[in-house]
Amino acid sequence: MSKRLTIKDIARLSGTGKSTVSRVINQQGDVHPQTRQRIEAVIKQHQFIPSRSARAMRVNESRVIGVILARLDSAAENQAVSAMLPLLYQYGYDAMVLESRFSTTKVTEHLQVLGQREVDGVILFGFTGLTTGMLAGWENKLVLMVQSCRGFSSVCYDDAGAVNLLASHLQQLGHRNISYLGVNEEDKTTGGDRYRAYLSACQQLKLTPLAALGSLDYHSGYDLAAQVCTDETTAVICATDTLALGVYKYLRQNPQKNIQVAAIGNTPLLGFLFPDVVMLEFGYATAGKLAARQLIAHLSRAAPVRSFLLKGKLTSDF
Amino acid sequence: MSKRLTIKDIARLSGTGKSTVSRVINQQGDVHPQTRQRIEAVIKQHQFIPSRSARAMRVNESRVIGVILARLDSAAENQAVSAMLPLLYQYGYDAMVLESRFSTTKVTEHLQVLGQREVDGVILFGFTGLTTGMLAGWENKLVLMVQSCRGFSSVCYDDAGAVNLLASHLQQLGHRNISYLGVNEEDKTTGGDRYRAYLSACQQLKLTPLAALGSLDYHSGYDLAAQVCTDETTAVICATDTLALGVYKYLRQNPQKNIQVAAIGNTPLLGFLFPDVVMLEFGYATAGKLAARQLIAHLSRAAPVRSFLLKGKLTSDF
DNA sequence: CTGTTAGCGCATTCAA
DNA sequence: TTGAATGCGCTAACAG
Repeated sequence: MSKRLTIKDIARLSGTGKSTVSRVINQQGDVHPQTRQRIEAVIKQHQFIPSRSARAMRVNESRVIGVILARLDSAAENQAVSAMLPLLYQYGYDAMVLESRFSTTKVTEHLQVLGQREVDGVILFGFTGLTTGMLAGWENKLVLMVQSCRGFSSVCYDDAGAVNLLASHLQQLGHRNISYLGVNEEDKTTGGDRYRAYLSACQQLKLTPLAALGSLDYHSGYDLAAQVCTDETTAVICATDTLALGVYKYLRQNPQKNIQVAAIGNTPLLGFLFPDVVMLEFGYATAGKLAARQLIAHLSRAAPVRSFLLKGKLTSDF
Repeated sequence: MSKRLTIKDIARLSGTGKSTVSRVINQQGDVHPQTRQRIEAVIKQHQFIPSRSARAMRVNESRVIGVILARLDSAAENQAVSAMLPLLYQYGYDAMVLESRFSTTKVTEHLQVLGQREVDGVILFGFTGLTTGMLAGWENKLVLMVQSCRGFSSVCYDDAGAVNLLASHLQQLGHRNISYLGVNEEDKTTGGDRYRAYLSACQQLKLTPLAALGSLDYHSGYDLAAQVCTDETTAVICATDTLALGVYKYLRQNPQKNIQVAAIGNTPLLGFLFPDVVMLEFGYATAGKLAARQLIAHLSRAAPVRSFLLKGKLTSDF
């Protein structure tokens, strides 16, 4: 169990000085080709790996970016994360993943930990309750997802547009009694924004609204389904694919009701089990890549703060 | 944008020496209560946060543990991860998460990256194809999940026991024609082990086996369902909850068939949508915690290499 | 109990 | 083109 080698050892073994080795490793400055080769040979031979923490301390740059997601088991979020990881690796960053579970306290704690680790940047999946104050000090090295916030770059979803698109699509399909199953307005985006969009869509399309708001899980979808599946209802828009699953369960138990279900989200499972669903997805992978790209841009040269708004796309076959 | 403070600054500001500050921070050694208070006050006042990388370099311990999972979007895996993160935090570790996507090359790469980062330990979610060679050098600081391997601690699932339990349970329920829908034997545990367990269970219970093997996704479950849902079949065991979803889709399209579905897994969704399913779950959260605990034990004092075998538990209401 | 000192492994001047 | 010297922020001996 010998100690790990250091550039000093490499220098000794290749008969040069530490700084030359450092130059070779970081591919900078002019090094005589022959010297370089010699050093590279030694490095390869001993499988030398320079210490990150030493470098980090010296250069004040850890090449780590922190990712704070609300829930590891959210399909949307882990799709986004999966998409950005390779991009980060590619630029030499590694990701430190933390879970907030929608707790602002945890976000603050995690941000502190990340600060202590001197991470170069952070990608934070927002949720209602987060305030600007909690993000103080991270301007220009933090990209916010799902939420926007003054002074921070962000990647958001066009919630209103999505509901609109769904509503008018259903109308074109001939539906006139389109109800809505959503989430408490307490949740700003998924809850409030989408619900209001539904209401205004109804106004525009001259439909009488019928809505029920609950929580995010499918149990809520199931429980509230009856309220938005009346005898007149011909279609229901679900704020979330998860909610749609609840509705489908309800509809299976009430087979006499013939209702078109539409939902925002992209759980492939939903489309698999219930092929006649109308789904609208934002492309979480795209969102993840966008966020990563923007963060990297911020870190290399001070790129301007920007907000991206992802439009939804229908994935139905109609 | 002033520079970050260092313990030197804190020492100066509180009129003491660096080491005393260090002692206070690390709560070690004896420090005069008054001095301690003074220092703590200064620290709080300036929101001083000691640099991790400096400490890491000095102590040769990064307090980071790497987690290599196969897929971020696997319910089983991210449940396990979610469970171990808090435990790791609690012990002062942070997690660096990497995704292998079932590629052994990526595992090797990631392991190298983690080595460079001088992580203290690794939790690796195994898959078929991994060899001992790839793990060389990580003995005693790597816990393997799902797979076992000489010289490494591991947390595995009792695949054979699970299938057995399921089979005998179904038999007790009166089923005599129990078929099996599984995964290619190419996949050692989920594929081979479970399949063989089914075959031997049939032998023991004196049943005639009927099986079909495919891939892991629900499409495969759907495609193969017909083969294992004959007119005589009264129950089918699915190697995976995902496969069960495929079977249910098939059964919905063939309502005349009345077949009891049983599956290994714990996607709550399955039980929600199809309450009559018989599910057997291993407790992925438990597995995650177990792995984390074992790793931490290894890191603190050289705990012996151990293999944990998680028994499955029926979650049906029968 | 406390301050001083000496590195940890590396990148970066500065001379050579 | 190169090596020697310096210090990043911190902990651990050691000496007071």
